[in-house]
Amino acid sequence: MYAQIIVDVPTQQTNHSFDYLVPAALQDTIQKGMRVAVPFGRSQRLVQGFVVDLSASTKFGGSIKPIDHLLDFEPVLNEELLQLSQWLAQQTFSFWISCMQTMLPNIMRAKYQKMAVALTASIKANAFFQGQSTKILDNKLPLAIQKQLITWKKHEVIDIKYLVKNQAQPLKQWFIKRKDYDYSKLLTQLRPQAKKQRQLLQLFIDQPQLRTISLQTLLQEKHFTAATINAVVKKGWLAKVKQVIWRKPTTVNEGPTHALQLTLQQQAAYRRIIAAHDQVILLEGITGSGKTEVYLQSIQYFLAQGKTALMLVPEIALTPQMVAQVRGRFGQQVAVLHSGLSKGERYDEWRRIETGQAQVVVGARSAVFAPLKNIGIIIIDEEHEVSYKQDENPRYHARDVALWRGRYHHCPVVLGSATPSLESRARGQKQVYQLVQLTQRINQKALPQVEIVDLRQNSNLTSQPDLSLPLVKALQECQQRHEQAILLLNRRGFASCLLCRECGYVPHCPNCDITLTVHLQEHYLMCHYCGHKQAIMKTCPRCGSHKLRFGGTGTQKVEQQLHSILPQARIIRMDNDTTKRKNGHLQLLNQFEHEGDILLGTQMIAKGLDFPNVTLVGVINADTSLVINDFRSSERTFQLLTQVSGRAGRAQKTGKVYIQTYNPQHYAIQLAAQQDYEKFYQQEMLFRHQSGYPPYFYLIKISVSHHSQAQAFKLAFQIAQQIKPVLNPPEQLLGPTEPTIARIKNRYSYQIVIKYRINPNLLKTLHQIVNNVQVDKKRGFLVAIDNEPQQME
DNA sequence: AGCACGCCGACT
DNA sequence: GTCGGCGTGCTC
Repeated sequence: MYAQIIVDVPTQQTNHSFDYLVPAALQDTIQKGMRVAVPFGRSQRLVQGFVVDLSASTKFGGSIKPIDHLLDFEPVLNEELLQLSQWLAQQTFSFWISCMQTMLPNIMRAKYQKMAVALTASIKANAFFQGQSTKILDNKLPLAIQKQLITWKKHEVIDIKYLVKNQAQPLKQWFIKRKDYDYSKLLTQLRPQAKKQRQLLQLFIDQPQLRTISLQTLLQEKHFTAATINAVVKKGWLAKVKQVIWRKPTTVNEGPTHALQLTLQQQAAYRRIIAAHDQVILLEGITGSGKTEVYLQSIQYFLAQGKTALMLVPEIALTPQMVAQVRGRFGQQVAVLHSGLSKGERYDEWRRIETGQAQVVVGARSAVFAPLKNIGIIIIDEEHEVSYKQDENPRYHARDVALWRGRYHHCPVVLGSATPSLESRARGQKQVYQLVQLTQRINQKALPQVEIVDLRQNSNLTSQPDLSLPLVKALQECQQRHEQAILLLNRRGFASCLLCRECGYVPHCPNCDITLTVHLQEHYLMCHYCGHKQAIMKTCPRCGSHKLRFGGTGTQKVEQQLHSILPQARIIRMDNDTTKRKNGHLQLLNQFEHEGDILLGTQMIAKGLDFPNVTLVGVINADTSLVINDFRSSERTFQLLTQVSGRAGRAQKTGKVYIQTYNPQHYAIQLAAQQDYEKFYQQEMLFRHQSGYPPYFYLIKISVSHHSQAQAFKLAFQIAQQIKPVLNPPEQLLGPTEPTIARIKNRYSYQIVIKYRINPNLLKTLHQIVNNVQVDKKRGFLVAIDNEPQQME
């Protein structure tokens, strides 16, 4: 028996299966989808691998090594996920092994260890071994030691051993277990002084149904001592056993919630979802239209059919309130996968799904790979969110993976959004997807009034550069009414920098072509691309002037302005700095809800927050996302503005929104103010059609980088030349062009963008290019292929 | 990735 | 002549 194995060596040359002999002892246990440890290479080095197939014969002519050992008792990738991993590798131009690894909890990635084993007593006595017979070798041994080891190996006085460490271990704890005794009779056998032992037995007498109790509970809550417990165990009356426990991520435990009465529109949507079979449904519902309730009841329907459900939400929307809502409805059946979990917790949640204990999965991007069987429905909330696309290899889009899984399980996929991506909305138009709209808010409440503030008009200006007169007035009134406000700082591609007022000097990062960001509190300048830090200078290094001031707009700077204009206001600032700490996000939101007046933050405050007392929303700078060199900049701006506007006045109070802009006539801003998605869609489609962008064309972006700018250009140019002949007009290739930030971490890059329709030859050529990447890598190049890129810059 | 093989320059 | 520098190529 042979096994076809993909080894954990992510290179082009090893991106295929290797045949291994299955030892007789493993033949009835081994299965496809299991992890194994196999010797790989000339030495006896062991690596992790995945069994992707089993066969009775092999075509390989050379000598075949046997599998060393299994790392799993059960397959970790079932048939579906194996197929998915293969498709994913093809789709994202990545290695198969990388795809399999990303689909599993991180903890399942093997850790490798190398050990030296002393074979003679004299070597063992050597200072290096310190009397031990084995010594762990870490990667960075001094050169002299490395040489010594090689010599020893040559003389066969030591051996090198390789270990594949499986980090994924269920957590086990000690439990005290009842045995088959009549404990009341045993009491008489105890010495009268043995009070504590008597109490311990009494515990089992009082609760006849108590089988086991954790040692920890006995020690900490029941205040027994280890000595007491051991004494009874020693008598043989109770057993001490080690049992697997589930790491339980702490959650707010709200009571169960019940299904709400659906409005007529919601009912219609619900009916179409449950009748959709294997179709994709685009659920376009304005903020407050009650999409979540439709999701929950749809999930309920499929659970009742004995099926499972997968629901994806953007990471930032995965708030405790949201989780509590789902947990409240489905209780213990729910598994939650988000970035706040520890490795162990994530692994346990994964196992709860894998073993079928959890039938509902709620999670961010990577939860799309949850090992659910028999999926009845897949839901992607806020389907337009960029965070569904992974921005490192494999560059997959969770929406595409979900659609694949929907086809596999013949189940409906629901894409929900108030502002669908143009791609999805166009498919809805062409009836590739079923378009279902929710046009009414559940409480029939009017949408907030939106006012566009033209920053070009002097009459709107105040002493503070980032706060206009209408917004300041509104903030003051809001405070007088004891209501709350949210201020959004649109910071995409924008940050605060230092500026010399004399000569205009702006400090740049020495490694990247970008200005350094000012961090006022910590008093340094930092590059957000490579992490370079330096102190804030007191004088301008170019002209020696002392007149250095902050340019641009940062949350800290706006906070200062707010303080000087509204000294009484309690401001909660939420950005990357203040949310770094674990649960920092949550703490700040709590603080705002109970003791804050103004919540000031970046994108992260725009999503899913629901504070009944917020009646004012201000957008400090609507333009920054508009001026980015990206064909999706209007779409992004529209989505952000619509979303943040929806935060105003959701309960009994009507909301007011102020959008500050230098482009008051821009359609994205105008239509966001009117909350008119349909018109925006029409207008934007026109633009996409004229300029040949999605959804009219598919897109692929290739980036080439090198320490030498000329070299980077040369290879990018070569690749472009290679691709051009396989394109059929109107397909086209743009570039190579220099991206907005031409140099990052001292590497220059160029990019090529390909607009294509259906073109198998192109895909073939791209796979050929991938094959050559290995060679290019050795010459110092990095080549990245991004299928359907979400960020163009 | 990580290791062996192999081909060149500066040493006992 | 040999030790060791790293460029090249292979791993069932």
